[in-house]
Amino acid sequence: MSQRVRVRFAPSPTGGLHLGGVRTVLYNYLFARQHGGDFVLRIEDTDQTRFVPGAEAYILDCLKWCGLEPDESVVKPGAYGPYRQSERKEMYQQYAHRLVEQGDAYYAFDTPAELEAMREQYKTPENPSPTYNQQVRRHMRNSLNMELEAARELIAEGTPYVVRIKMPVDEVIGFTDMVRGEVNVNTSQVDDKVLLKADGMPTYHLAVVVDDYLMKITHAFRGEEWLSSAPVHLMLWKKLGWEDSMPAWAHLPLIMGPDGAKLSKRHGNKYDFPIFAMNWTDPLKNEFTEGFRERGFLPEAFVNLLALMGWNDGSGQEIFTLDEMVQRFSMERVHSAGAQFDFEKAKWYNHEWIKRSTAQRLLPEVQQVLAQHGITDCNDQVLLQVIDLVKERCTLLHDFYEQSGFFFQAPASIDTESIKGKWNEQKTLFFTELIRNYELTQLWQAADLEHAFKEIAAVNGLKPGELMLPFRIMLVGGKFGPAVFDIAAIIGKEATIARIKHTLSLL
RNA sequence: GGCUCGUUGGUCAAGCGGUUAAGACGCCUCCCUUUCACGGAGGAAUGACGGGUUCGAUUCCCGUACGGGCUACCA
Repeated sequence: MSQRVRVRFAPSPTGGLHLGGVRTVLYNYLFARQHGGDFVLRIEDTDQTRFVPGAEAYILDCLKWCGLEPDESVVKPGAYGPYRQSERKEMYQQYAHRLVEQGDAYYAFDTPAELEAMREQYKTPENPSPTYNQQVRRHMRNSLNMELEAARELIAEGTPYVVRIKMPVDEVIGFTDMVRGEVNVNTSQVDDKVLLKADGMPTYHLAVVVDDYLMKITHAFRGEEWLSSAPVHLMLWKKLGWEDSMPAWAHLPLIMGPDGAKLSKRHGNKYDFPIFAMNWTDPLKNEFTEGFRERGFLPEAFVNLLALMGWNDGSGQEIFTLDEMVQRFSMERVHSAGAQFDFEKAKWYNHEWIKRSTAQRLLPEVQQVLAQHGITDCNDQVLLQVIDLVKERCTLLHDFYEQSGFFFQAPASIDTESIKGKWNEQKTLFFTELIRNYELTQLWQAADLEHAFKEIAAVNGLKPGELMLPFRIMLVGGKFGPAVFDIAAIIGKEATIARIKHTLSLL
């Protein structure tokens, strides 16, 4: 009996979507596509105090930009909705109470102050962060230490309460992780996590189990930061009697910053490179964070480089299209060790993708970059030619401005310093003559322009070599760009001559 | 501190008991190029440490060290 593969990405809408999140989405997506399954997006918004307006829509937009759109989500409901946990609130409660009935969970009435006091009381140098565990629970205000009826009475009176899982004493609970193999933990090491909060909302622990069950999730991928709470989830699957439908777990290695620490959405501006997929402005803190898209990355490159952080197909190939990745991806080849993010390598991926992309593919992005600099009226056919001429020199999309702006606009500044030193009257004469020649040129083509250029140089006893750089600087403003006669050919007679004259006037 | 995961060049990494320990990024040198790139050829640079197991360990096991994660009525 093989059931339909269903995977899910379950972000909390509390801020930007960072590298690690996108990679988790990607692995989910690749796995689902590869197995002809479903990829669902579930919004984990059970913490109402952390709700950030716009974050949900932002996440959806990021997935769209990356080309990793879910099969089921809040905007594309399937048969397992709702897809927002806050709208599933009631579903969780019955399971929490059922666990209490069974004796696998209990009501706890401890106030935040009391919990704080408990932590103070048990805190020692050897145990700096005490938990609500098997020893401690015997001394707290909970239904374990009173008659269940008394507890029900308190609840009836309106006393705030939470439901906590009652972790069994000294049992070994384990599972086979798809990336890590056997993982076993003694239940005595695990504390009694809150399942249902005082506001009636479930915590992640309860919600993830209930929803994965109800949504028929078969494979659960998440970051390694969840590994230590896996025993709680396992216990829940077991106590709820759903063990047979428990998904296969895969705890993915973390992506870390150059400092070796886990990337956090709280540190969106910690490094000198973006960590979010797209620009994000926190409406509450009014805090802006740059994204990869706006930094000038192609989504193909972004997704490609993320896939290779923790996975490779063993062949040495590093550039993959999404389709290729769907073909080649396998969980067996996912690493267990975390990886430090290297922005230099990320840029290399983008450069590779720009070089390999057709001008047609690049056209919209390049148009946008140029438009940002006020260049809006360029002919598509010309621009396509230009893109092919300069794309190998563009690492980020913004480089297209510097590398191709001069095709459409006279350079704002001319690097005369680089030619002044070796300038002389002879060269002025040469360019004056070149202007005269070009003015009479009918067929404005690169090869002809070059031929005439060299001929005039020879007649004047000058080496073309000492003339080419000045000519280039006249046309583009600096020492860069594609073959100089190709540039002249594209910008046309009028602009070529005007730029020569302009620079001559500066010397 | 406890629990847990991890450890091959600066970074990403291949390898799955016998190899001159791949490849890529970055760095350096040279070639190509009368610019900048692209491309090409080289170079420096690696299995944390200590014990086992074995004829033989980067590879298997155990310790130690180091690093990450978790340790909330956050996810």
